[in-house]
Amino acid sequence: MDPERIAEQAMLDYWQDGIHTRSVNQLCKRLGTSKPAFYREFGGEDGLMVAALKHYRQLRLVPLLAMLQADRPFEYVLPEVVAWVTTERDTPRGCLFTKLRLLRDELGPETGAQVRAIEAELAKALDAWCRQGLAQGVIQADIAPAFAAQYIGSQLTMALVQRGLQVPPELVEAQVSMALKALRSHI
Amino acid sequence: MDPERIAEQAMLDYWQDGIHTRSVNQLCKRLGTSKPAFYREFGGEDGLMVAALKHYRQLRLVPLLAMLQADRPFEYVLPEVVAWVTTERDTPRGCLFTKLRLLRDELGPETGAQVRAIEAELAKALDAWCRQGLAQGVIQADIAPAFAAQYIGSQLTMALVQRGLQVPPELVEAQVSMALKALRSHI
DNA sequence: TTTGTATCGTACCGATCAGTACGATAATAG
DNA sequence: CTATTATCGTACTGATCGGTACGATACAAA
Repeated sequence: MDPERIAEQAMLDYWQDGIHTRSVNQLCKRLGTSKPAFYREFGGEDGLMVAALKHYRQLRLVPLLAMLQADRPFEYVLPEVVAWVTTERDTPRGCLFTKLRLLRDELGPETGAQVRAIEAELAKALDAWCRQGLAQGVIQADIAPAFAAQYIGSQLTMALVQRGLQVPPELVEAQVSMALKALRSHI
Repeated sequence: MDPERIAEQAMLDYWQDGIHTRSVNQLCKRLGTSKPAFYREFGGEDGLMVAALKHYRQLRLVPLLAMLQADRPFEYVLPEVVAWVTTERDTPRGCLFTKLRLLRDELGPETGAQVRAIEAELAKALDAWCRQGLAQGVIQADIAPAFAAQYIGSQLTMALVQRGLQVPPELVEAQVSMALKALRSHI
């Protein structure tokens, strides 16, 4: 059975193809499990999606959170974050979390809750990080911290959406960089 | 039967609830038509979606195109465009076209083609409009016109996505305004 | 009125759906 | 070894799916 392997494969499938492309029957065939085993392990598609999303969190979001929470100069972290949202290696393009976020109302209850939890987690980390940026004078002092965090979050989301639509990394990066310049102090 | 009424109702339903929430059976019931009549008129869900999207184009995109193509100062048109993407009256939030655009690979062949056609139409109009902005000195002269158009298009898309996620209009507008400042000449 | 034509929707098709009952099989205990 | 327990997947359920055959009905031409 191997639930770990299945959750990982499901993550890749959802990430690559979206969540509306396969029925439970098809999922089970593709994941190489029987339907009863699948329902015993995950309880239904909602459970599988939660497992896949948790897997994704570990794989891609935890490293991002680590970047934001590391106690390093805002100035140095910023380009790494931008690189993180525009570049992928050996994985599907874009961001599974972002894709699910845009489909809020079409998710199962557990998956929806998980998405909202991750949203809050990221928002909090972004907010704290932005306050550092302000304290370090990298972000213009007359911008409200909460707004700066919202703004950066939106721009990162846009970059991930565009990457999902196959816009080339360099173009996406150029756009994000330009958008973030609007925040910076002109010293 | 009244295909017009049906296409309009379908547009509102897709706009409001997404495209994955109703089966053909459910669609027919909701739209008040029989399945044979539905298939005679539209040929299938792909046809209905094309009809709905054409309706949307007339309702929301044609006015936007008119704004962009009117021969008025860039400076004056810009805030109107921003208002257009952040404000809706008596309609669902966000933008049906944007929602479909993000679902590229999950659309029928006709709908996919229609989405790509509208994409091209908008990109062309945005590009021409940006060249005006450059010629009028509102956009910094060292920015490539094609890039400026891409950038503005991305920011408008992001605004429409956020509106679809129920982010309040004022907040979205503030973000777009900030992002667009990055383009402007500091005279 | 009769006949031809166009449009209607009921009632059906086989396929597939999400979900499970239950017998087969494997693993563990005694 | 036998008995017990835990896990497996085959094969089924009723529901719903996308799609259509075809008889009923409305209407136009004669």
